[in-house]
Amino acid sequence: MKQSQLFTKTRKTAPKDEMSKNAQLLIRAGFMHKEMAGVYSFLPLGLRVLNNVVNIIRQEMNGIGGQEISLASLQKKETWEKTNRWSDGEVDVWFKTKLKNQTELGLAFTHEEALTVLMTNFVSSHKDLPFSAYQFQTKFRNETRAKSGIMRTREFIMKDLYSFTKTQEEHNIFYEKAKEAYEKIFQKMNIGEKTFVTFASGGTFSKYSHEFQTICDAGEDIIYVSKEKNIAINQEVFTDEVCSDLGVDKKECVEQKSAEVGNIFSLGTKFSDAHSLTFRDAQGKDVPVVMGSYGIGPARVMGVVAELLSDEKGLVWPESISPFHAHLISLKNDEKAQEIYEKLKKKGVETLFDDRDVAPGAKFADADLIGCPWRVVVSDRSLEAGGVEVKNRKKEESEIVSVTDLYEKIGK
RNA sequence: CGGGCUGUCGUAUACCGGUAGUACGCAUGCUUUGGGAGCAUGUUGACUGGGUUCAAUUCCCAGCAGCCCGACCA
Repeated sequence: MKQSQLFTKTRKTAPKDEMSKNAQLLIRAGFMHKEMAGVYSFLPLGLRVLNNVVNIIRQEMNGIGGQEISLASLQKKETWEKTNRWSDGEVDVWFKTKLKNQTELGLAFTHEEALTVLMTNFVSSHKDLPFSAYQFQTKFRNETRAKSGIMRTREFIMKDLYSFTKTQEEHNIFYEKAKEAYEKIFQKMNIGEKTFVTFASGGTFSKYSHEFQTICDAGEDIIYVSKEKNIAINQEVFTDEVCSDLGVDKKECVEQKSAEVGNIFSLGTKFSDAHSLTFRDAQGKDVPVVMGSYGIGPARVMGVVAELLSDEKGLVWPESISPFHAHLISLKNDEKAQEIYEKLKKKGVETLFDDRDVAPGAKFADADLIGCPWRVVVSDRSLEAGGVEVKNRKKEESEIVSVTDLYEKIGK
């Protein structure tokens, strides 16, 4: 894309109503716009990153057999009453609304109920199981306090996958597969080394749930990391009993501030019991379906990446989710640059082409702020030296590469 | 939801009980082009409501909004 046609502009100064690094950088660089506290709109660059995150997750969800769907946000009261989650006393994040005829509706903050009810239409035999379904869908949560920029918002897209299995054993097998898929997802976005499978409080049907916690100062959780076991324990369950249960030495664990980037949860038959989601087993008996739920907030992950992988000049995207692979900068050599731009496009290299008539310094500063992995400068100086100047966003030094070798150098 | 802080051009800020200034941006022109260019001209502003006062953007109160801390958080 030509930068001259990009409607967003960068800003030199951070907005004064944002303290968090992720929001400051993402707004300065023109990735998103703040509508109000805890509500952000995504602009072209930001949406490209978000979509890249979504696609990585989608690939892994498909990899474990997830079938993509999209459920409605508007949900009826009766569905939630069966699991006692309609009352504001029980759930304090509700956004509720009404039809013209005064019928009450809720804007879904999660979809266990809706999907369980839906599945009663399709699950009847043991032959129908197991399977899983997932979506990327807007969730509404009336948080008492939105905070940390994009990391805790009132409206956000969530990837939520739900598994439906015949037995607890069958559930456990899927649960482990989901856990592995999650690990791959965070590795692909270059936050794998700082992300730990974290034991957290379970629920009625399992002793623990697993959170994926990324060490990050902007996070809201406190975890205790066991380097030896490569796991962590959430502060809420960090007791002697749990430590011995998991075989970790409590004294060796290191306290860290962290952000929850994902969680996986065994639901047992809580929802299938409430909504009569059963199947007929081989003996002709009706048995409740065993369920699990698995969430990731793509925008929060994007925020964590912005927090962790940025530097004083701006964002530093991993190649896997960068809005563009290359940032091509023309310094008064538009014709040659245009030629290279076309060549890169033909090769399938996603390129942001800075064809604007602005000072070189401004172009460099914008390239650093936007944070694409490869910067390619075309100028008299570079052409005299034999080609274009290539610089990786993570490195200080640059090198001259001939136009013919450019794809070799930066191609994926 | 409790506590604290803050609301000034599009953005970031300054000053002030009496004429609101600067920088960036934006517009026009000329010059300029390897780290956010220069000159000139122009452009735009006191959250809302009430109170005190001769006079309020400034002081007081309320509302609204934003941020931070805490509580809450499948």
